[in-house]
Amino acid sequence: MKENKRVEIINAAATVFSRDGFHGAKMENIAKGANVGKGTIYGYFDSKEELFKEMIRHTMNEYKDGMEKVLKIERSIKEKMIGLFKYHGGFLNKHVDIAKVVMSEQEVLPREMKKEMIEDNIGLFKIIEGMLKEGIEKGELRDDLDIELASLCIIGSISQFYGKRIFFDRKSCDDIYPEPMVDMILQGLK
Amino acid sequence: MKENKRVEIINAAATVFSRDGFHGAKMENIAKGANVGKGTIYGYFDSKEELFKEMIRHTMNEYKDGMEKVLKIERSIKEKMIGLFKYHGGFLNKHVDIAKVVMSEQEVLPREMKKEMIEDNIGLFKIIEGMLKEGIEKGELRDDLDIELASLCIIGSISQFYGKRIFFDRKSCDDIYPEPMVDMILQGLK
Amino acid sequence: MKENKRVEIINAAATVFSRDGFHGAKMENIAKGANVGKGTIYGYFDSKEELFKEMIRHTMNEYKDGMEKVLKIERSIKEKMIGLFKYHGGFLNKHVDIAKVVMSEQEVLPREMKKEMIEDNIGLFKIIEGMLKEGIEKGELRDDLDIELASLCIIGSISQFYGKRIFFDRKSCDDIYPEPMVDMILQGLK
Amino acid sequence: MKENKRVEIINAAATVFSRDGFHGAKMENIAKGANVGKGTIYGYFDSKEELFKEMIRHTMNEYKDGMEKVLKIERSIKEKMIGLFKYHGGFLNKHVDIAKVVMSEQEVLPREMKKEMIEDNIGLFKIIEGMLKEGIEKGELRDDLDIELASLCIIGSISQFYGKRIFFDRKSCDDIYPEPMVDMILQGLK
DNA sequence: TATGAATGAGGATTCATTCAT
DNA sequence: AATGAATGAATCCTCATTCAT
Repeated sequence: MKENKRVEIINAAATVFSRDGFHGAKMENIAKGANVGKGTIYGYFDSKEELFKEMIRHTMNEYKDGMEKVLKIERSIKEKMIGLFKYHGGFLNKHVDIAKVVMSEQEVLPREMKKEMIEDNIGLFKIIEGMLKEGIEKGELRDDLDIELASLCIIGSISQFYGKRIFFDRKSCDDIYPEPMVDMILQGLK
Repeated sequence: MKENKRVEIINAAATVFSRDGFHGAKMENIAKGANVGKGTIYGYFDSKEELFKEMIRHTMNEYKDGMEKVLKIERSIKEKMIGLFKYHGGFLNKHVDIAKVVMSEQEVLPREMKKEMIEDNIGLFKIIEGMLKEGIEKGELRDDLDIELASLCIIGSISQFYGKRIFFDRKSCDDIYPEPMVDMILQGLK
Repeated sequence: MKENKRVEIINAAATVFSRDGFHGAKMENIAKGANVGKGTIYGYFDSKEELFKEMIRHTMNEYKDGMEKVLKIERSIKEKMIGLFKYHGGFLNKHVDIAKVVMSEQEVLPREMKKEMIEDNIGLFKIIEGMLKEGIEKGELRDDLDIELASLCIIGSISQFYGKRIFFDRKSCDDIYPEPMVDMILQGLK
Repeated sequence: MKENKRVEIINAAATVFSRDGFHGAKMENIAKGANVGKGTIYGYFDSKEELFKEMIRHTMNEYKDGMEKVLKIERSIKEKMIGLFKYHGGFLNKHVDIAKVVMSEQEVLPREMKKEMIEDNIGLFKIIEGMLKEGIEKGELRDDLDIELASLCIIGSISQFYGKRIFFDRKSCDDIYPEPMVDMILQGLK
């Protein structure tokens, strides 16, 4: 049991699950995508459901880890937000398929899977809230800012912005410039 | 064939589809929920897929129509935005189940269904863009505002805000006060 | 309950049953074909199966009655056989659809229906055997002729001959000349 | 996937299809008859329809191949015809069930299946016509014989003769003596 | 008497999972 | 460890039959 084969299965699973949905996805197709036999999958994962969960965890971890790295770099809050937008876009591009499931809380899943995912999602909130706190401390953001609301606004805007650009305008991730959106959020509509 | 039975089936479908997902939903359960026989559904809808599409259309129309009504009332832009947030929250509350599928582009569906849904979604964008234009004309919003970006920010913020409050904080729709969020969007983070 | 509506249902049934088979036939289509509501059929027939049986009886009676009439006319055995062939062809043409089921013992049916049909079929045998007996008495046929075998040969030949001409050569019933076939049977192959 | 299991499925299919008809046959029963799971059938055949077609093909090929072998043996035309009758009877006995469907053009089937079956049927005609031609060349049959008509007469007579003996008189295949029938066909009725 | 909306038993087919190789 | 043939539970959909109008 090489770890490497495990990852290949997870990647194939991501492609198939996001294309066909949980119930619509067939183990056979995942096996083909990973170049293994159907039975082999069961050497690494107990069931389809378990495989699905592992795929989500795997991808969300990748997302969070990357996001954290992006925010670690010393920069102004505006630069951080642009980095955050770009990272999100790049990730969306790389995992268009998974992202559709992972990025949203609206997905359609066995109830029990939900809780875990929501908790993971909180991880992302925490990261962004951290960034905002730092911004306030540095005086880059007004100090009466409601950090929770700001996080929600940022996450919502990112999702809609990149969702529209990639899925509707069909733009490549490299042709999307988030700076104006970031400016607008920072300045407000008035 | 009464129209009324058609609607009952759609409502039952909404509950079941959103709880179990498209593939996970069982026609039997939808039938039970609508208090009709399995076969009856097929007198009104050609297939599970068709029923799903009709449910989406039905709900999105209800959403758009209501939203339009809310924005028609003469008020300041801030009041309109609060109305819009509240309407969204109320709708989410009433149709928690459907909303999860309708409000998001992440659902898992036969490809062809997508286009139609995206186009419907644009309807909502247009409505909100209309509101923003009016706000600029009235001088309530700055005139260099990028209307498209602002719409995306508003829609994204609404989704995240009410999603968090309802699904995560488990608040009732009546206990959610969107005013601070609206203020923040209008003023910006700086 | 007019007798006339009963017959229309039987005729529609004949068309649909023979086109789609017993199990493949849908009561709905039979109703449409007879220009009545689905429920109406059950005013005349107890069940699909009963309707099928009645259709068979109806058609076989028509066949036998017509055949008897043809053979009653005073003529030579050869003329009678030609008449018999032509009548069969005409009937096949008029009821192509039913004939496929009625004329053959190979049809696929609930076992219990079989017996009755076989017995009806014997009716046809009896008629033809009667004709042959008469032919022997009149000296038109050799008196050591095995009447049963001859009947089988005649019935088999008719079926194959018209089946081939109508279904395979796609000839119209009026363009089929059975005289050579009759001659061949009478003279033998040697 | 052993070829042997394929054949067992075909045999079970033959039994069930001919007993219950195409639409009446249940895959479950075929599976039981072949001692396999329902799903297994679909590993070998795409659908019920495909299975049906394959069963027909399989059986018709067996029939034609056997018939050809019988006629290859050097003998008089009368002996050949007796052989042909006996072979037909033996086959009918062995495959009573399938034969009912295969031997007749009256079965109830998706239109497209028909063409192929008719074409296969022609194969049998060709074989018998070949036998007749040879008989004429050898002077065993009169040289003005219409080969097509004679073929039709022979095939029709065989079908009726064995059909009557086996299905109606309930005789075993070994107790049926076709010689008198052959003689009658050769000598004619007069 | 006629209708057709409603019903639900029934059956073809799919696919997660197992297990002999 | 890896495979994929075999399995049968599960589910969509059909259609004979009923019954309120």
